[in-house]
Amino acid sequence: MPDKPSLDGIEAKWVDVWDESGVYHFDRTASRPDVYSIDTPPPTVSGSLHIGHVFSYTHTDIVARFQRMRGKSVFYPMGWDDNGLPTERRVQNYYGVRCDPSIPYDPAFEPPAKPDPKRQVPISRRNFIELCDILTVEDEKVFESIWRRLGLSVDWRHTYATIDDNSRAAAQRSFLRNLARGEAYMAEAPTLWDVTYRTAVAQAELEDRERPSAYHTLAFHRPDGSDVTIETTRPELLAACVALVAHPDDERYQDLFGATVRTPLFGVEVPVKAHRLADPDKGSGIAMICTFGDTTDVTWWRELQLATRPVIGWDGRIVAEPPAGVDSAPAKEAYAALAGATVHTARERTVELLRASGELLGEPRPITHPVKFYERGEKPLEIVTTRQWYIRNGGRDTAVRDELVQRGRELNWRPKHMQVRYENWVEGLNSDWLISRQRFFGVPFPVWYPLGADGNPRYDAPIVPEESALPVDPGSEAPAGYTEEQRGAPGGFTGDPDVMDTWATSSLSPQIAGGWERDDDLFARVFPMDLRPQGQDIIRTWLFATVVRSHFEHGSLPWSNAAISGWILDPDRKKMSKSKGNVVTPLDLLERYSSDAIRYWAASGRLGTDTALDEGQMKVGRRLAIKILNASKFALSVAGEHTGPDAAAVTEPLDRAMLAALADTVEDATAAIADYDHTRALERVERFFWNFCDDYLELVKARAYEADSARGASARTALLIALSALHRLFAPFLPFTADEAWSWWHEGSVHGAAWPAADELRTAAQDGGPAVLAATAEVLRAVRKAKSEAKLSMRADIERVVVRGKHIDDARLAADDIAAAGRVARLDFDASDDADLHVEVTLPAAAE
RNA sequence: GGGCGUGUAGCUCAGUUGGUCAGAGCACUCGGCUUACAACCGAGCGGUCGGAGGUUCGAGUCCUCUCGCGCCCA
Repeated sequence: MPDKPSLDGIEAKWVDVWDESGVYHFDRTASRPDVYSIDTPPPTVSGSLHIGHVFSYTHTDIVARFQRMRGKSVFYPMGWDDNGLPTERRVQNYYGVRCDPSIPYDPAFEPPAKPDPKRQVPISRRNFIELCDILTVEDEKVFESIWRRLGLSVDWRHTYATIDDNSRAAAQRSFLRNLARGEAYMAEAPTLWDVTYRTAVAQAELEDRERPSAYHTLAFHRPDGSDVTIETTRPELLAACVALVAHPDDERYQDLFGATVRTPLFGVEVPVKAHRLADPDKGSGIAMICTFGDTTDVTWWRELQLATRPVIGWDGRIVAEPPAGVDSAPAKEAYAALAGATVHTARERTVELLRASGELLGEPRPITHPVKFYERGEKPLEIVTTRQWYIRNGGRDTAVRDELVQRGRELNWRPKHMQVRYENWVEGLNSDWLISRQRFFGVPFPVWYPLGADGNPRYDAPIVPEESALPVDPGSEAPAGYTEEQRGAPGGFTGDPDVMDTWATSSLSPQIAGGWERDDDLFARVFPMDLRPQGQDIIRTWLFATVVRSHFEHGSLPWSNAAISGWILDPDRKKMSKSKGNVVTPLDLLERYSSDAIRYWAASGRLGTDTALDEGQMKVGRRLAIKILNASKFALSVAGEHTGPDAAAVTEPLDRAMLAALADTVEDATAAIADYDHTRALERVERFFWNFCDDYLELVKARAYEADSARGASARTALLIALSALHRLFAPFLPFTADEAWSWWHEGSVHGAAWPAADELRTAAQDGGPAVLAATAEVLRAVRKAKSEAKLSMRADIERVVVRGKHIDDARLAADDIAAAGRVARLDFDASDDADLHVEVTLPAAAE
């Protein structure tokens, strides 16, 4: 026990001790009922770790430590999400390279010595992936060291990365099973498309952003030579127009339904259709349908069975060849002016052409409206018809949707209201889950296609590998029955060029971490898991996708509880995010206040509730940690360091009262933390502890020094019993401080000790109730107040104190302790007064 | 526009089924070097619980409307 307890260096010391002792190791001999398993969120290692991570991961660690002390074998793995676009972007910027799949592999490649992100060196796909692998390993080391310093009680023998062999095999295996059962399918269909990254994106990755635009009024021509006018924000898609549409009840257009009109500039004959989604109040009430301007166009195109005239290519530019129907010489001339242009330029040129032809009525009228973006993208999404892989998710199938809604209802949500967000999302789905991405650093689809004699792929007859061969890379491995020489040759094969969306892998995190189809014994002990902790922003993605995969593969939920953390707001209550530039990195705070202080702040934020970054709370946490060390040192120096005090020695009513109050605290805290209310648990423990220090320790100080009396032994024993429980109660919240203080008088870690039992404390308290302590503390407070108002030292002697009232008996039981703590010469009790409790203090004459 | 959450002391937040629930900490003021802790201790100041109605013997608490803020969806 040090002379001067301190938090300095406490993290480094205990991180090493815990690592060597293996106190956080999962005991895989435990059977499922004795296991508590956690589906830890794999952080995106290519991003920086910020204080929000520390916040939510601390919540999970509190639960893990509590369950461990409660006797569970805790399965607490850590994953790294390194698969996907964020890593590609980081590698591009870090090394100054970009992936060009057409370039052959260069085994001797060295990244540029002076990377220039603006002049990226094109490299082969394999070289690019090698760089991704190198950099993610480095990033993961940084994350791990911060997690250890924060005190996460992760079992570091159980880690995974979403791009490692096990993850790729699991993602491919699950996909093949989805495919075999008909839950995964390929389709060529209009797809939301990011033109910058040149990849398809899923509904869950969309976000609306307000963008300036303009309404353009265009004249279409009726057969009789008169005009019908429509309004559009996308005149550049005029060549892609396939119909006009108005609401079936709209009186203005009844005579046009079934007729055709000619488009401006291109003179294409298009039908006029009726559809309920046309809004009569918007513009002229009649709109042009293009293939494709937005998702409503897709709905119309599908339901009205319209022609297809695509004009936007994968690169976001107008394609070279005009679509079918743009046949006349003037039409081709107009189209040629647009071909190859970006959407932006094509719009300007179209407006010029329309103005020249007189088919633009009036001037464009500027507006602001929401436009769909890929959440990581910088340009508006286009809709391009492409061949993609999908997994059913209820978006086009009400039976599946109902099942998934039902799964959401089976889950124990903390807080409860988060379930609504899940349900709203599932019920609002309008398409299946698009999982293929035209990118590089991801899990490849384990699929090849035979090539016909004409060299074209037979998409209807995909070749799949045996599960035992996984993971496979169809881009470098040949399917069974073929040789590598047959790649790309007529009669040979070709590998599917796409990779899976990151969520298609991370949605299998319980299976990956739990050893699904790799370690059946482990999997049986941990799955379905107990807890999924995560942020509220990814309910629609990670949480939902994980439910979908488990529902199809296992017919069950992947976990029984979901703990949803809130946001971290900056001190001005703005959401912390990279784009706002108000992100705070944790290392500086961890160093300034100590890890336990940061954990204290995090623990004071409830699940699902946004919490402000509050250094004041960190200071409070630091103060609490230091106080625990000092109080422990004092109690142990007075009481001796006996780890197994004899509860029968607690004979004094005040001591029994304190233990009874502690038993209540344990009961409350246990119930709260078991119900994922760590905030309440901490508050209870903390409140007891401060009262313990301010009142009880002061009251028994003198008595505890009495070496040979039963009264002294009672105090010393009670101190040790309370201290032991307090160290254990604080252990989940302040693991460094708790283990430090615990180590002064115990072998082994507090984190391997049993969670305190209220029953044992009640047994020690015997007939005692908390009232004696409460009444005693009240008298002491009155004495202190009198001294304070007289501007006296707390050590000043008091001549006389009279305690009056009906309820003096409780306080009278600790009369000697009150007199000693208050330095009261004469302490009298008078039961004649009707008040509950009333204290009269007579100060020493010198002070009057 | 729809959904969810949230407004309590200058700040950060507790306030379980309506009945000592108007609280805690920080900040501030005053006092105290007290043998665990001055990085400490003691005391004090401070709010018509966002607003307006309603139910009730009684409303931060329940209902309705309304205002502010945050997030999600359209």
